Amino acid sequence: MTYTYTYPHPAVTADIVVFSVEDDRLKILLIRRKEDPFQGQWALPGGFVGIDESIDDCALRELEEETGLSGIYLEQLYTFGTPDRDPRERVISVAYFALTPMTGLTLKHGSDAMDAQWHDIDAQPELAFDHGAIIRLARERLTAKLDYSTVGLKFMPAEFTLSDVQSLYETVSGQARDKRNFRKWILSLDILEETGRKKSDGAHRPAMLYTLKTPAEIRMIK
Amino acid sequence: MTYTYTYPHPAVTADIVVFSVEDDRLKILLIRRKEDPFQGQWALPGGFVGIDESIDDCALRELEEETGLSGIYLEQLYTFGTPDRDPRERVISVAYFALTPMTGLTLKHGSDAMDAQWHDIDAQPELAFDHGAIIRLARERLTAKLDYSTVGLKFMPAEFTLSDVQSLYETVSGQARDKRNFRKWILSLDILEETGRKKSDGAHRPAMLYTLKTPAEIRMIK
DNA sequence: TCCGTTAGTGTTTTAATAACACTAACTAGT
DNA sequence: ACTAGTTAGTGTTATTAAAACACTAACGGA
Repeated sequence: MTYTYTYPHPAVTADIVVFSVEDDRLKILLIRRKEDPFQGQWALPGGFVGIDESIDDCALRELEEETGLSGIYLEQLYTFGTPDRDPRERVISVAYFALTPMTGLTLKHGSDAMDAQWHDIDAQPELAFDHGAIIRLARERLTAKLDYSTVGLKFMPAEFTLSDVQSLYETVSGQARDKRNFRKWILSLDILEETGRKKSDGAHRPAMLYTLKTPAEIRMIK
Repeated sequence: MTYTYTYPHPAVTADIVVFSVEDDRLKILLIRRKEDPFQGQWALPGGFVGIDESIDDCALRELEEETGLSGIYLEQLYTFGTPDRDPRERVISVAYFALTPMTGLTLKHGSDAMDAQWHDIDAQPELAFDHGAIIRLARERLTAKLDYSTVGLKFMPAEFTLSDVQSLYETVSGQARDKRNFRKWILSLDILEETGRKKSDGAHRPAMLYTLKTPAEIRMIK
C-alpha cells in the first residue's frame, strides 16, 4: 500500500520530554533506539502521527507504547522543523513536555520495544537527532513555568508533605528557599488540603500529608 | 509529478496572526480566500511548507507573498493538528504570531493574489478553518507577553514618544496606567534612548522622541 | 495674551517580599 | 527512661517594590 500526493509532504512526529524527580535530582526519560538511523543511541520517546490521530493523542500513545507510562500530564512545547533534522526524509517534530511523579511507576524495560530509562538531566548520553536541543528548551520552559504556574505539583504523588514540595522546587530551580516563607507562599495559593494523616519515616517528627484540592487544575500565579 | 510514500503523510502549513495597532485599536491582518475551501471567506495568511524549507522561512515567505509584509517580528505560537480541521486532507498548522508597526506599511491589495486587509480585533468577520481559535490563542499570548517581556515595543515605529508607548500598552491590555509610574517603569528597563529630537503635532507641548537601544533584542522582565 | 491640550516631573503610602531562630515530635541508642 | 539526633512547624520585623497622587511646562490657535 502506498500513498501518493501531487506535491511532497513532510512526515510529522510527536516527541516527548518526560521529567521527573528522584533523590533530589531532575530526571528525563529516554529510550534506546533499536533501528537506524542512530541505532543504539538514546532518544526521546515519540513517533509518527497517524493520519487520523490528533497530535496530542499521538504523544500519549507513543509514550504508552514505548515507555509504559499513561495518564500523565502533557503539554505542547514547540515544533521543530529544520529541513535536515532527520537523515531519512523531511520530518517535523511537535515536541511535548510531560511531568510525572516517580513513585509507583514501572517502565517498559528490555521488552520487545525499546529500553526506557531515567537519566539525570545533567548526565545525558549523546542523543539522536536534535533531541538535545529539544530537551534544553523543555528545561527552560519547565523552570520558567515553575515560577508562574502551579505545574510543578505534577511531580508530586497523591499525598505529600510540604517539605517534599519545597525540596522539589529547590531541585528544579537549583536554589534554596526559606522554609517559613515557602510554606506561607504555597499555602496562600489555596490549592492544598490537609489529609489529617501524617507521614513518619524515621527518627523525627512526622509531617502532615497534603493533597491537591483539584488535582487536574493548573493555576497561573501572580 | 507525484510523490509517493509507504504510509500516509499530513500536509503542514504555517499560518500567521499579524497584530498591529492603529487609532488606539488592536488590529489583525486577514486575507480573503479566492479558492475553495472557504472561498471568499477571510482567513489568516499562510500556506504549505516547502519540502526543503524551514517552517520559519515558510511563514516569512507566505506573509510576503500574500500580504507584502517583510522583515517583521515573528514568533512560533502553537501547532494545531486535529484531524478534521481542513476538509481537503489532513493538515497540520504551525501557527505564528507577528507584531508590526502600522506606519509606512503598504499591503498587497486587490492584486492577483488575495486581498489583505486590517480588521479590528473585536470586529472580525467569520473565519475559515479553525482560524478563529488560533487568533484567540494568539491574543492571549500577546497580552500575557506584554507583561513579562518587551515584545510590545515591536509595535512601535523607529521613533516614538513615551505617550505613544503608554497608549499602546493601554490599548493592548485594555487598562489605563498611571502616567508617572508608567514612565518610570519603561525607562527603568534601560532599553530606550532619547534621540534629542521632538515631535510636535498640534497645539501643545512637543514630546521627546525615543528609539530602542537595541532594536532586535527582546528582554524578559522580572 | 489667553485658552486648550499634551508633556513632563517626585514624594508618600501601601503592599509584597525577604530575612530571621526557636520549639515540637518523634526514634534509636544507651 | 533519658539523651542525642533529626525533621516539622510556627510569627514578627525589615526591606523592597508597587501604587496613588497634582501640579508646572511648552506649544499652537483663536
